[in-house]
Amino acid sequence: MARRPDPTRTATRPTARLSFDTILAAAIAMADRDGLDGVSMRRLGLELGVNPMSLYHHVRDKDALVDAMADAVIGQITPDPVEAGESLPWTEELRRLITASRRTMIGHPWTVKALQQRSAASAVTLQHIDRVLGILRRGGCSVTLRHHAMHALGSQILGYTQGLYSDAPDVRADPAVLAAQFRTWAATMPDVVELGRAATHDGALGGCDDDAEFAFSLDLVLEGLERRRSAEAQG
Amino acid sequence: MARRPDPTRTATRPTARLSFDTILAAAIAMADRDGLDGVSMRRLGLELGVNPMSLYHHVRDKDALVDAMADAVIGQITPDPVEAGESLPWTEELRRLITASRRTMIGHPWTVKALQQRSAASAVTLQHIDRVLGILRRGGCSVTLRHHAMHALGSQILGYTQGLYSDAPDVRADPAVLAAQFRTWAATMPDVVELGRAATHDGALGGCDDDAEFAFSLDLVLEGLERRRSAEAQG
DNA sequence: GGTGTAGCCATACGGCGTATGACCGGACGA
DNA sequence: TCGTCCGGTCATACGCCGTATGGCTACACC
Repeated sequence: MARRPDPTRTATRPTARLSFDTILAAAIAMADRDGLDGVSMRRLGLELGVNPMSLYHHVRDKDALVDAMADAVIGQITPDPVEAGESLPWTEELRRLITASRRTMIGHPWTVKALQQRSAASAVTLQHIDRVLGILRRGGCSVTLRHHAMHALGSQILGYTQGLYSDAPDVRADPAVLAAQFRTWAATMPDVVELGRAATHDGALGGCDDDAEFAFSLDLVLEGLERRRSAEAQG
Repeated sequence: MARRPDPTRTATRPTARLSFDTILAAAIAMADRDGLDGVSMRRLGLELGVNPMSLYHHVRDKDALVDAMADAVIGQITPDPVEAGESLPWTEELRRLITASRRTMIGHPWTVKALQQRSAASAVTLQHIDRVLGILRRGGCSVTLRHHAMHALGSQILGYTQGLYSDAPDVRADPAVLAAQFRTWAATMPDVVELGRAATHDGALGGCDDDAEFAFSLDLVLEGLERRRSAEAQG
């Protein structure tokens, strides 16, 4: 049996079974499935049928891998295209971009954590920010206002709001348990209980529409920025 | 030598060298010094001159310890007292509370991460939120608006803004290096560069005043909420 | 004085990231 | 055709981590 030339070999190397892209894809899939903490070099090697150490010939660090994962997600953010001849106010344009960010990141919830544990912003992230800044500039915001805007838009630019405290503790909980919980808390934190009841009962707000909440917050900020801009313009 | 009664013993037990409070204090000090990741049960035991496993007689989990650390910080948030006879608009009152949160948490920057990695909100956190909700209610916000406000205020309620992307990468960097960086990026991300230059040069914005940025963002949101409230009132 | 037990400790297990160095097999020049 | 080289893979090991398990000690109390 002659040695087969094996046409499936990589451009870089003959018998390369691994490549950066393979690893990256596997890591992203694993994070989607098991969360970011579920991704370890060892498990990754296992899944790829390869010794963990082999990964290090394609990836410098685990940190580098996580960075690349985040960049992959951010890089695939694409705002809805503007129709030909359509001209939007800058706030609308910004809303589209930011909404697109959110849409993308909802599919990979671990991205937030990945972004947080990285030391410096990557080129991909900065590119994204550049788009935001461009919209602000063309909208007529001064450099100073643009600077403020970046801080104010905060996490929204990257398409998420902190789920630090879901309105009520564990909306998924057994209603009976929840009711008991509320009764316990009624004395010490009446306002939390009232909000919790409103959000969980079939009351005014049926549950909690995350999209709507996100839109509300974004509106608030965009509206405020536009007001600052117009004040600036005629000041 | 008769056995000494040792009056320093804990109420709970005779020869207790450790206590939950001792451990908590040590953990907080260690986090302040080395960051949250620098806190491990083993290092904690080492620092307290005790076997790591001994800690588990006073703390259920490491998670439980981290939760307690976060609660300790949140619990010490105290807004500036209102002077006698002084009556503030609700937005001012809220600003004071939130500013106090920020002031407290700046001293323990690890609190953010600690809060994020906990599953459910603790009673202490909910208590803090209750104060916020109380201000909103007394200010005349409807339940629905209060709900929206909680989302919009987002991380600000707990006194921080995400440092996901500091305006420029590494403001601390060597100016020469930074300038080169900017030159490289000028083509692909002109707006980021412009902002970076403005922020680092002795230009319009000397550096980046975090307090001012925080105040700006908070203003934006409070202003928007008050507008919604008054619209609601006369709607 | 005997017993119960709170508090502390020693050991061990399974995980993690990764440094180090051996190995193997195709590519390529002689 | 052979020898050499080296990219890619693998085995082993180190030092961390959280914590399950179970033994030891010395005080409190009867």
